[in-house]
Amino acid sequence: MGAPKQKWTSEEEEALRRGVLKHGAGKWRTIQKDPEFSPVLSSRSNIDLKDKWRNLSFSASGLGSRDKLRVPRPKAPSSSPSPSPQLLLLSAPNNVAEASPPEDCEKSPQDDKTPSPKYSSMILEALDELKEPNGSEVATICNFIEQRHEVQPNFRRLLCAKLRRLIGVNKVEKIDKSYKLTDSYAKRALAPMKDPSLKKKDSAKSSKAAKGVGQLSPALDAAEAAAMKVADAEAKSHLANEHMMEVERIGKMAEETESLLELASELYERCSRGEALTILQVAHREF
DNA sequence: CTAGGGTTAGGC
DNA sequence: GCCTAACCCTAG
Repeated sequence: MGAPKQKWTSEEEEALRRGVLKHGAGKWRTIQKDPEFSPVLSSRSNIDLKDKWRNLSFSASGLGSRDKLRVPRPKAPSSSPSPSPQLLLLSAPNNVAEASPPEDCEKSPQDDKTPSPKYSSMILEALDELKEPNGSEVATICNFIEQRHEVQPNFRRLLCAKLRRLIGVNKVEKIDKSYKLTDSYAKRALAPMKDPSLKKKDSAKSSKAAKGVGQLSPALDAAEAAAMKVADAEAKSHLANEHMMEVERIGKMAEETESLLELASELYERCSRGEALTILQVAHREF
């Protein structure tokens, strides 16, 4: 037990960033062997680099809360070594994502639902609604939650950690690769019509099938049906509303993307003309 | 060799 | 108690 955890030094982190800029993300072995970085990264394996980069990328978008400055992954690095990007080196040893320019501050914080880390309840809700007898896979749960809530890009990973926690407290059980609510927790939490232990007079809505069908007066029956329809309509309108908001949100994203594209073109043009720009100028649009 | 899921230690 | 960062394992 000599080295329980080896925290990354800023030099190592820096070398990694530069390595990624130079070789591209995914070329971990190459970066690790590059004579430029190998002295610094000698104690790190290529896997370490990968893991660290994963953390860096995620936390950059998660904690920044502003637009993420994720380093773009070069999709086709082989043929087209783009001329200018070196000028944008975000490798300054000091903070990079720290510069908070007075730009749009009211765009992204579109808290639709629950941006707060109440992931546990979201997961429980998902498992509850999915009701898959054999459990739900992580991907399924992830999709489900993403549809109802805004989640951060690293949500999937958080989800795994979270699921483990829930297993630890016996709220969730793992079946092969899938997860589901434990029986005990499901009963306690949703105490629905199927639970025999509590025979409370269920609300009019759900008791239809379970209760004696022949007993109720036709009027009550009709009222019941009407109530259900109202509830249904309400649910649908709620859904529609949600979709509207989603559309709106996507629209805003498109807007942002467009302006970013504009910015990029501008930068590219300037840089190809030989103008040198500092990251600070870029951040403040002073160019 | 890389990507991604999973595990665990440490910090708040 | 929860979250994150570092570490581990394995499929492709």
